[in-house]
Amino acid sequence: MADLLDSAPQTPQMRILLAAGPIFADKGFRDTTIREICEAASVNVASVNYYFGDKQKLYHEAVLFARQMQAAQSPEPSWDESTPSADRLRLFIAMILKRMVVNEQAPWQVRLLLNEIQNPTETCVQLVEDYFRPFMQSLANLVRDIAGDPIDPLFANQLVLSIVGQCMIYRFAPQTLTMTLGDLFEDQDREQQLDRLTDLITHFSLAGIRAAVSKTKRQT
Amino acid sequence: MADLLDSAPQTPQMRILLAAGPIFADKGFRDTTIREICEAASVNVASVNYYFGDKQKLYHEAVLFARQMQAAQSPEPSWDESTPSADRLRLFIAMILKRMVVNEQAPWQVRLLLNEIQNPTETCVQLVEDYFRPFMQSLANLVRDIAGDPIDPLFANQLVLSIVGQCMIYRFAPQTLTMTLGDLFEDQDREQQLDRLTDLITHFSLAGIRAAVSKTKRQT
DNA sequence: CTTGTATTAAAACGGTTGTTTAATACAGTT
DNA sequence: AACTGTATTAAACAACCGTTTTAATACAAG
Repeated sequence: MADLLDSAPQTPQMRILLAAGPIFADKGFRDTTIREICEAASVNVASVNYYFGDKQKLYHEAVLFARQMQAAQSPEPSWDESTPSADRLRLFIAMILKRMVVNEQAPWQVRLLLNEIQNPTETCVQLVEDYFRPFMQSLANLVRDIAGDPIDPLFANQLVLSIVGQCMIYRFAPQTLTMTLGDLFEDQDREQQLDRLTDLITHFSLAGIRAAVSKTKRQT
Repeated sequence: MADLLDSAPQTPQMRILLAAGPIFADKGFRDTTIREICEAASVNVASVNYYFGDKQKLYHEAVLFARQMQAAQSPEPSWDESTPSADRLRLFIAMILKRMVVNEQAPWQVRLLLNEIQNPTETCVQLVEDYFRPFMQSLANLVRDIAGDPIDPLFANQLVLSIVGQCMIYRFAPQTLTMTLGDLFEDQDREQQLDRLTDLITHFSLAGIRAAVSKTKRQT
């Protein structure tokens, strides 16, 4: 799928784009030099400005390209009408964790996107509209489904954040996390480890949602 | 307490330190220029190298200084023997949320520390040993207490991360979060909003821990 | 008043950055 | 074969960075 792109990076523009992505992901926008990218892409220093205008526009294109590749590689989960809410939640959590690839070096596409949302540029508004907002929406609907009774939008969003937070914490400060707790998931195969963590967060969240909902219902 | 420091920033070193903190917190290490700091501190450009050696050492001192101020301003929660585990958990969560100051611009000390743990330098090992590791330890003990039965260390750490993650998600990508969901906590006073969120995460976590523990017990 | 030392100030240095220029190579068209 | 527009290159540019140098100044000790 993306192999087509990898096997045919003939045009200088594509070579630059493919070289820029990982470097931007590793070092951020400011610490990345055009010369570095051009060397990796085997093109002249002037090529970036020739094809992309300036460094900022190249970064913009690289982020959008990363999003495009990531969307193609791990699509949103799908289910039929009969799938229970609990199973749908598990599919969601599995997808988030899989995209973030716990403890292993995440692919540059993911790292670049995380970098962008933590230091947002103008590029981020496009990501929010095409990606994050719909994602949060469907998760909120799922939470509403699990909660049963109709709940306050703010409340639903907070529950969604509680779920997402449990996943994202593993990518919040990966190096510091490893420094603090050592290598989580060091032995055994990652596949099974990820499965267990998915189970943990799913059950944790299901119980959490129900407890929080019944608690607030009792208060009102 | 820290007012003593604020009211007496006479020495150039302290003026530089107090000027550097917020700037480093706002723009990160690389995007901050020595000239900028010196202008804010009303000292000559050469002063940073004269008093601190180089830019990196100044950054190091600024981070440690921020940690020192933050520790003095919001100390760890304390309780007596009779405090139930659930209440202790609530105190912990309240402290984390208070330190992160949901949705409001966090103080520069917090932003600088978050910046350091997300882009760790050598300074971070000191923060981990003096701060994060003990913090995670006591939270793990608390989780063990709530779980009742003895549990696997890895499992305990994952439960701790599920709790912490629910809090940190609000600081993971604050601007993008606001772009996606709008201003959470826009009306009403923040004090009460923080209280409600603390309650939510506490009940969510308590139920989550118990559900996850009983689930894994059932599996073994 | 002189000496010695610590501080401040201005200026410059060497290096790197993003970007531009100008020359060259080359394909396609007439 | 001459022309035209695009692609590619080497070189240079101007700006800014962290750091150093050098000199002027302040000031306490003798």
